Amino acid sequence: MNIISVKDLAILIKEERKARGWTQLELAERSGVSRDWIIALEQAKPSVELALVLRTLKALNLPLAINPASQPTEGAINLNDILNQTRQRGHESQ
Amino acid sequence: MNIISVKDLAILIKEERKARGWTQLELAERSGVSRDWIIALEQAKPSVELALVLRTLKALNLPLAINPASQPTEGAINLNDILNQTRQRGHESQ
DNA sequence: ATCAAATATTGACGAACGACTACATTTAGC
DNA sequence: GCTAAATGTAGTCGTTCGTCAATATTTGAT
Repeated sequence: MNIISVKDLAILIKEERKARGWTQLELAERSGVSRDWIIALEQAKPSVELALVLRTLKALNLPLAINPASQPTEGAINLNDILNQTRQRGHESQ
Repeated sequence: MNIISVKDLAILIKEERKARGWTQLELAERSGVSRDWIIALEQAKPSVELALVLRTLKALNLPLAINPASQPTEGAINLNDILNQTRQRGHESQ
């Protein structure tokens, strides 16, 4: 599942917690955070600390992954990168 | 790539930013955060706000994903879940 | 080596965090 | 319905966030 908003994350975590039959308190203790914080997270509070989120995902055995979009076939030429780099400041024209 | 620590995330973001030839200021503006915050993120500060992280990933076109470990074949019986639910409190044997 | 850009550090400040306590509300079994 | 557990809300408190401004320090091209 792709996580584009905090709400996505919140829903996923809540579902996984329930799937395991855990209460919020149980998840909180397993994650090493307060029950308040779990509530905030499941309510999609945008400002939750990243490290605590990672701890919670770990407690739930939910692996977080990122696929670097530009995985450009080892050694391939990436036109975008080159353009960006020359554009960056007036290396040539301008 | 799997993200298990804030440091993983920090490294990935820094690399992607450089791959695009962006400065910290450039990434900050595109993400709608301060340059200070980008610095903190790239230095793996554990307490960065989740929402800002998501914004930054979006600016970099880095999609975040989670695969619910237990993807139990639609309709299948998950013994672990059942056990957890009965264990949860003394429904039967205490 | 020089010079400018990029990156990092520091201090100040208002705002908000996360933990805790206590209380209210909702949910689920009997 | 009744009851207890689970979930949510409100208030307080110490701490730290994220932003800004100013100042090092590092990096990279010439």
